[in-house]
Amino acid sequence: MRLTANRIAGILRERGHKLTPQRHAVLKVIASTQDHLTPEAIYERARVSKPDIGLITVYRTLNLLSDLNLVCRVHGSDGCRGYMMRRPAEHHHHLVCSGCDRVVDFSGCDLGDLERKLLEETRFDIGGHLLEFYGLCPDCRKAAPA
Amino acid sequence: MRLTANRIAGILRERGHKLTPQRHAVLKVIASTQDHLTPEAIYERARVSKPDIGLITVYRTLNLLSDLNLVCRVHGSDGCRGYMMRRPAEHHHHLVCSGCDRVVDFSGCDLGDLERKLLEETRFDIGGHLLEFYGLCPDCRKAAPA
DNA sequence: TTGTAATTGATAGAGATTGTCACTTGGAGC
DNA sequence: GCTCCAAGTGACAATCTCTATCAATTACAA
Repeated sequence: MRLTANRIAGILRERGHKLTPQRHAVLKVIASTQDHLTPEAIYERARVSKPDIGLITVYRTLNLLSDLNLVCRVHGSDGCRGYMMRRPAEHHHHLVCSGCDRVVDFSGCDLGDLERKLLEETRFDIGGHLLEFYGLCPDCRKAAPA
Repeated sequence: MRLTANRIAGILRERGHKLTPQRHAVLKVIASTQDHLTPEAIYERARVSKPDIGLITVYRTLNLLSDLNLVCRVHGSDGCRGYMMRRPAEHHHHLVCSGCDRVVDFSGCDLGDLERKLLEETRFDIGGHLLEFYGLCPDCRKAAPA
């Protein structure tokens, strides 16, 4: 189940944040796509419904949503400019195509055993993990058999 | 087992790259610490033994080492400015302390099953993965019981 | 020792993100 | 509804990280 723009808006209000038209435009963009978008791309799309929104406001809104844990980043295998994505409500991970940057979400990583082993060996208090797979999607495999 | 500066230097030569004093200074820095360092931090340390080295050369050397798979990046849980660290020869992952940024390497992730499942479901040709755990190291747990 | 292709550093600059600050506005309280 | 003010906004400049260019230098094979 994915979060709707209105649901996110409600969470913002609950936490004492104002719901401005700019923020709503960003929420609509994020909630209406399965894709992972750069801040720049979100900006472009948000301008369709709110032409006078500023790029800086998009950044601020994304930071806010990130603080509230309502969006997450995709880490590329090379450099990783923080690409933003909408996030399903539950714990999940990404499968990123190295060819076209398409991202598929998946859940059901079973790292409990490994986490327990690490706790034993290192005495770290483990709070979370980042897991991303890289590969070629079927389309890119066909396109580049080399 | 970790790679020494001289071992890495040998690999560079084998691959047809010149071993300049600048590169050696960078190698010494990377090989002499367990920490993961930013390019900026590596630059500062390299200047101790090679005061006229340029930051740009540090970047170039890091890119070269990265291409040769001799260093790897640590992805932070917040933003991930490409932190570099020296890398053990074998496949491994990081356990990063959110308090002091200390990094512990570990190996033995068992993701083969998950990889097979993903291949079946998505038909991606999976080439690799990124796995990092976040938590508090024993020292930071003591320091901040909150 | 020599020749040359690889490497270097200075400079400028690109691209992403943030700081500043005066102006605007959502929405709580009346 | 109306007022008020802290939160939010946009323009601009600045910053931070990293890269392109290019002339000068240098490692190292012959």
